[in-house]
Amino acid sequence: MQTEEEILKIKKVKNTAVRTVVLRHLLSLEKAQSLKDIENALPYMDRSSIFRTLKTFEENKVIHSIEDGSGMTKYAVCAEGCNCDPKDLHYHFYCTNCDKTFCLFDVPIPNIQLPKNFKLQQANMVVKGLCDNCNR
Amino acid sequence: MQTEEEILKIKKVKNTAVRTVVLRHLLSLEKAQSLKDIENALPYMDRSSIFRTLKTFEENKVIHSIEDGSGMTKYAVCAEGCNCDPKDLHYHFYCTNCDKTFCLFDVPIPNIQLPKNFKLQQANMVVKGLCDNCNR
DNA sequence: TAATCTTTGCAATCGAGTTGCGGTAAATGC
DNA sequence: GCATTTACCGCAACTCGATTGCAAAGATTA
Ligand SMILES: [Mn+2]
Ligand SMILES: [Mn+2]
Ligand SMILES: [Zn+2]
Ligand SMILES: [Zn+2]
Repeated sequence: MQTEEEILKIKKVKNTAVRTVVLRHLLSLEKAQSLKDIENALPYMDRSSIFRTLKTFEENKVIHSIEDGSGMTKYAVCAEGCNCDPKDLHYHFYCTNCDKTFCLFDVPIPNIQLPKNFKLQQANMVVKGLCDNCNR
Repeated sequence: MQTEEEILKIKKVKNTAVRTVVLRHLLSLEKAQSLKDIENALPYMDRSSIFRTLKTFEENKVIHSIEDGSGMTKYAVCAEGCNCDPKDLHYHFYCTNCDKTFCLFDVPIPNIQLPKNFKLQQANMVVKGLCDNCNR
């Protein structure tokens, strides 16, 4: 597992106090987080600073965003070597019971045969249902 | 192609003036529409009436909603026989250039092998890129 | 050091979505 | 038919996640 500093260096994002704290926080969690989640977890940090940090991270492929339909965009740290290309696509799982969102890095995404002349750039694939913890 | 009246009858939604107009409008278009899109197209109709109509339609499986990441939920008429079950799942294509969203009814969705004990209920699968018209 | 560029904190704003409420229309009961 | 109940509609106000303007603080460069 890479450290915050290593990741920021690789992705050429300048290391600041806010960025280190936000990235460390994201790395410490296994679930995708919303801006509100992060705000709540780091109450001494300013919302707009976190917001701009997330934007910077996303632009520089440090994290990727997920629209899980909960009304809040969620963010998760990109896997090592991820470049946010179609090849890095993976499903996300949104638990309708506990409202948590997971990156399913291990579930393969099949080739999608688009209609003629359509060009694939990215995707937002969210599978919804019950997570293992809620499915009892 | 079924008429508005037929669809509403099948789905057991009472036929009113607002509902007929909104559904007819959706049927006349090949792309998914946002509330704002519909508002703009039908300026004499009230936003909240359209909104509540869309909610009623969605609850009764007349339409389904799509989170395409554009910031606005889009809505498309369900295919004949659709019950909004996992079996009715299909990809959606969002064009990052012209901001249009398509239902890809003809592209098969493969089986998704979820992690142990995860239960599939629904999905929001949005593929993004350039549509045939914008990919030149 | 002085000038310049970047990041941060705070407050204000935006905008899609949602709701309360009173009026109108449709359905129900007699 | 007429009274009562229920559903729907239009309008305005509100919610809340996201975004921005601006000035202060910090970092970088000359
Ligand atoms: Mn992910
Ligand atoms: Mn669709
Ligand atoms: Zn869960
Ligand atoms: Zn297009």
